[in-house]
Amino acid sequence: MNPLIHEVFQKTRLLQKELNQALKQHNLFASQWTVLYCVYRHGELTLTDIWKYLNVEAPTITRTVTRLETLGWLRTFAGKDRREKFVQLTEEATAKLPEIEATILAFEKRAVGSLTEEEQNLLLTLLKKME
Amino acid sequence: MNPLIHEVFQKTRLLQKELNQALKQHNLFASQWTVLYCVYRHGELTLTDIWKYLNVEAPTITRTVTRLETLGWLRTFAGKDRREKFVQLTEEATAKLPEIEATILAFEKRAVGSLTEEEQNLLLTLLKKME
DNA sequence: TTATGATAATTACCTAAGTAAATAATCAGG
DNA sequence: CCTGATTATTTACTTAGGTAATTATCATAA
Repeated sequence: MNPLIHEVFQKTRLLQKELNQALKQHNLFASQWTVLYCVYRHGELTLTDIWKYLNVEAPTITRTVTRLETLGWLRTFAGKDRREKFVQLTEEATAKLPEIEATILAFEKRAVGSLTEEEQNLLLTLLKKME
Repeated sequence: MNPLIHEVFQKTRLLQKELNQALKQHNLFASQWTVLYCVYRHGELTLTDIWKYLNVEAPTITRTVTRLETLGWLRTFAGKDRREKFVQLTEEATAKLPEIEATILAFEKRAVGSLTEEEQNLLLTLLKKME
């Protein structure tokens, strides 16, 4: 396989694994946190809002939201258009999120820490250019 | 989430999806091809050889190899040390692989095509440096 | 007003990866 | 030569993603 593509896959697997490790103390998985953070930043959202924003398919979000609901992080309710399902954080989630965010920031700092600011920007640019 | 990490995840999801699409005509999934190619290049390998080389956990390879075996791409046999399981390509796989490799090369060329050779090298270097 | 087409979410089923624990074979020391 | 440790693989269970098809609701045109 092309070494570049191989490296992207490799790096992602490792990053995801490490992120899961870092989130273990909060009883969360990486993708669950991604959804939580999304709702945290944007307030009430529909499932469609979420999966379009995160660029994944709808069933993925149905699953993760259902799980987060049973775990007590999220609450859902129907909108005026009763096809859509809105999502909001529970009080417990709201209370816990800042601490989790700190964990994430520490992880991210470590993860990209071996690159200078300039290199990070360059890497981001190259990834985006590689469409 | 840090935009850089987010972009790596995003890009990988997309790449994997596209690679699966490209491999559909050969009735293969990306990870299956990765294992096949590994055996294609290195000849007979044990499961441990494969998962260490690909940097994934052992159960992942057990599963993929089992699947590829039932699909007729791979054959397995015990080594002298009867704990280890060796893997080799079947004749059908050997016959088909060159054509599949061509598909892959075309895909890869397209996937990294928006970057110059120099940018590709730079991107690879930066990814590897981001440990 | 109702039939039709579009949209939101879900369901069922698949690959892909992980962890933890179990099994089986081998190896090393006493 | 036996026992305990190590190694290779597997099993069971979980997250994370995908596609295809289904269900429920909505909007609109005849």
